[in-house]
Amino acid sequence: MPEGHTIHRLAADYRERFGGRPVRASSPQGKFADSAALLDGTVLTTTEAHGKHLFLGFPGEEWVHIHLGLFGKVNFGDIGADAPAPPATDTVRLRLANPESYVDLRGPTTCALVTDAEKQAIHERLGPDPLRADDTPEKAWRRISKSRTAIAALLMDQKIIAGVGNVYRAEVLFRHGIDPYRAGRDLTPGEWTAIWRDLVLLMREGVRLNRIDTVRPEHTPEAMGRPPRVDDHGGEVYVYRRANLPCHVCDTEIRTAELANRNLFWCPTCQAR
DNA sequence: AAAAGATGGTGAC
DNA sequence: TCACCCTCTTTTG
Repeated sequence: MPEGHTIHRLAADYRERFGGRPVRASSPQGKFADSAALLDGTVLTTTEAHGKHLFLGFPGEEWVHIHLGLFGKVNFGDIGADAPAPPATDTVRLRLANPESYVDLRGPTTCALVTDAEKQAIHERLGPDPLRADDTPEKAWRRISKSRTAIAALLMDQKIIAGVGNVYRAEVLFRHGIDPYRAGRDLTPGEWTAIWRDLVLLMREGVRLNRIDTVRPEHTPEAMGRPPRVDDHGGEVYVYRRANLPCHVCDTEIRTAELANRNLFWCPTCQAR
């Protein structure tokens, strides 16, 4: 679930359901209980996302800083006159509720009350985010263009670019025909600009649909005259988790390898050196 | 029933 | 580079 598009979508959904009015806050699991008690009954004033970090704003410049990590999940639900919120299970770190909605947060890496200064420090250590309107590719390029590290690793480094995860990095490299092991400094400025612009489009679409779709119209099964396919994570992708399956474009077997403890996927033909 | 794996990140060596 | 944290689903035996 959680790459940057998920977090930006969550920011919008939290704001829409809970923004501008008092919320009930609780932590059935207990780890956030003291902070939830402080927030209970106060107004959720705003929400914000930067990369994979979510911030829920409360009065007094206090923020709930949430990072889902690999396993974190958020579940929204409706409350009706004859349909109360279901009892929270004991893994719910934070439940917010008002008369119409509830939302449960489970398994986050981070759920902590932070000051505005602490929030600023988090922004400062993150790179530009393709989903933040004021962010630009130049700041990332300054580091990428000097780095001997593989572009596939740089794309996952949140200090360099924020919000890209294992799916988007594999897919955007495929879409641009770039070998994942090419050093950052061997990319051309034009290649980097194209990657950034593509990430902006792909991730915006990810926010809108709440899933990752990366296959171009000309490569859909219908366009290629092949049987329909469904990837098991909901979206349509070229290479992510398709190890040893034929490339949608050229039929070469998709390769996989471990890179910095994560699974990398690519097509050795479409992404030749 | 148990194990493995997952769209992430940190801190210790 | 490795151990570890958090939860849930899927795969394996």
